[in-house]
Amino acid sequence: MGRRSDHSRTELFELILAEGHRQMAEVGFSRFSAREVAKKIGYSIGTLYNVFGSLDRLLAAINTRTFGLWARHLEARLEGEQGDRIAALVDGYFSFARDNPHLWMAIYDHRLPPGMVLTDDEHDRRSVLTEIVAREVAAALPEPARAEAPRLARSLVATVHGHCTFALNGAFELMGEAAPQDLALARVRESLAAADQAVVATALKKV
Amino acid sequence: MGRRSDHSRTELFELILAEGHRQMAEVGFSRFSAREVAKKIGYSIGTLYNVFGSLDRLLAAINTRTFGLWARHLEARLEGEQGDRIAALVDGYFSFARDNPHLWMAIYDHRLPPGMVLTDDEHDRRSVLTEIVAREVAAALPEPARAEAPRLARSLVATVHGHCTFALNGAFELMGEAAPQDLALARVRESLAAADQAVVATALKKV
DNA sequence: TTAAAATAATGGACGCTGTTCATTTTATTG
DNA sequence: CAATAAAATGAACAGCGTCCATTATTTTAA
Repeated sequence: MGRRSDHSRTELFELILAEGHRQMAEVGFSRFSAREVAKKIGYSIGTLYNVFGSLDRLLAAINTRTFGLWARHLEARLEGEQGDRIAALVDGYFSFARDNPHLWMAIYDHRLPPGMVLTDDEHDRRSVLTEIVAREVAAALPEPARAEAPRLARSLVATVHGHCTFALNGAFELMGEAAPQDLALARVRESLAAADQAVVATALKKV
Repeated sequence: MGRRSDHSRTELFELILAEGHRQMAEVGFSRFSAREVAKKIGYSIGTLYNVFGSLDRLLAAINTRTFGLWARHLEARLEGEQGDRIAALVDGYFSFARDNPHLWMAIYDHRLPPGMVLTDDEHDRRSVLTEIVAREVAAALPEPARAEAPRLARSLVATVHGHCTFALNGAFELMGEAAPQDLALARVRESLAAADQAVVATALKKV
């Protein structure tokens, strides 16, 4: 088994991924170039394809990495937060997107070509984020409503995502909205309060 | 003033825009090609640039047109709806996106290059959609809360947008969610109910 | 030690993209 | 019937993703 380079296959994978991630953060999805990545790490474009197979697989790997950073960012933001963990969650969501706009947008800019699927490993690593939210939503809910937590969590992620999208793409600014994150948090609180209310109402009916 | 073609400048503008819109609907943002548009209408690529100046301006015009269709779709969906106009609104939002996924996604896929701004006319035509929502939200709110209608409307659009995005890009499916539109409607209802509650609470305090 | 096999890396070729602009074609005007 | 002004062209350029025959290198087997 011959090899020529200073880098093992695994090292090369990491080298490309790291540089790709760096460039995605810098220039964004629409200006991302696999050739440029190859140039920067001193390998030919062919090597990139030997290692990743296709541009789509490299992009998917870059986005999976972003998901990982995002999840860690959330956990860090939550750590030690004794008071308002829901507000911390929303803030963690927004602040990551604000601090890494290109990386964050690339997650939604890249769409897998028909037929291509993520590996189980990638899928698992991406779902951590949702799991964090589901955990916190469950904790914020009264015991009898906990069964609904995963579904409500999905919905609240979508809610915050919508607000975050409009905040970053300028839509809110165009509409004259100055505090998108406050709006998002207000919506989330309302939904959690509604879940509370529903539990109270059910309890009263039983009496 | 010499001219060579069968089409006036205005006709040509419309011809390109119509074919561009048709192709966007067919192949989507990532596979859209100005050259292909030119070929289809039997003009050279140069003519396209003479008329629109840049690809970005053509894309902006295509998306503005989509906004118009979307607003008309909403109004049609609302017309004659006596009962649940909020549900009709959410359904109109979702159904347009479902029926025209490429056109709908292109609105958010295309980002104006730094420095480029929409014309006032384009801006006006795009804002009709939000105005419809603001109108309906105002109508659904009790009189004392109407002042908050525009801001709440923006927020509810973002909420529904987030759910619609995840519905179309497969994120909800991946999370095991089968009824995204129901989730969106539930969130919207909760926010409207919360606004109701707030009014009642304020009234009670006064007594 | 040397030849064969296996792997790694290359980069030219292909067909596509957006963009520019000197050139050509045409219609209108004087 | 020129002269002029506008319209339309398409070659040229630089870039892109993708493919894959070729080359370089290392390992293995004889």
